[in-house]
Amino acid sequence: MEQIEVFKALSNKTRLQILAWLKEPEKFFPDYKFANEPECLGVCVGHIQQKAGLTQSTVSEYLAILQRAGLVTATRSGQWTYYKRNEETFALLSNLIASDL
Amino acid sequence: MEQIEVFKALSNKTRLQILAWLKEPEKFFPDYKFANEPECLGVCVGHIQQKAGLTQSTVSEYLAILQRAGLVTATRSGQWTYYKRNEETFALLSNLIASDL
DNA sequence: AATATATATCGACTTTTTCCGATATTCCTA
DNA sequence: TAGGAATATCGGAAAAAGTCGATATATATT
Repeated sequence: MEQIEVFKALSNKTRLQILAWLKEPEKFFPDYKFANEPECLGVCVGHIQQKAGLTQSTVSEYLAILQRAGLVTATRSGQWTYYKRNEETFALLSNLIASDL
Repeated sequence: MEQIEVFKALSNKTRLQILAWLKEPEKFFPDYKFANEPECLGVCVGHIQQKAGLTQSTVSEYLAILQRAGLVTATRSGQWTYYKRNEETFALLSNLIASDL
């Protein structure tokens, strides 16, 4: 985990918002299915984009930033890319701040 | 605590370094005294600046950023301003990431 | 193969951040 | 009260990030 990359990724309102949405997809994405099923892949870019109200390119870029920071994972399935939170990184970050930072 | 302000403050190599130095002042600042005494005020700007190898103005500004984020506190005493970590904010941030983010 | 849909990447422009030198402020001491 | 030392603030140049529209790529459908 690249500390600084993670902090930079978290230094943006929209990206924080996206992470919050992805924490409770069934709450924030009406069309979201399979939230509680193991095969759940996440939320696709289009839905996130609509909710964010920014252009497709911007949201795609933001998701790439979050992914490079390890905060989300991406799964391509058909024409869609599904993003979901990577809770492991959040846990690592929390511990890092509590003890190493 | 302003989330984004904190994350922005942590998105810089030098500032992270300063926080690390302030965690163990007796280790990183040879001239540092009173480390384990209650009246310890912190480390003054000049020492931090020397170690950082950046200009006085830049380091002063960085310390102000850390202070506004609540990550350090400043105490003026005579012509010196002493900075030290505000562990409370680190703890809050760690918890926030663990549960709310 | 042609077209449509979802996403990613590119190029450009604007805003923010980084970092500097110069100057101002504050406080100490002669 | 004048000068010196420590720190803060200001103004600017360069680099990075934010954001867009246009285009490219990948996949699905006909």
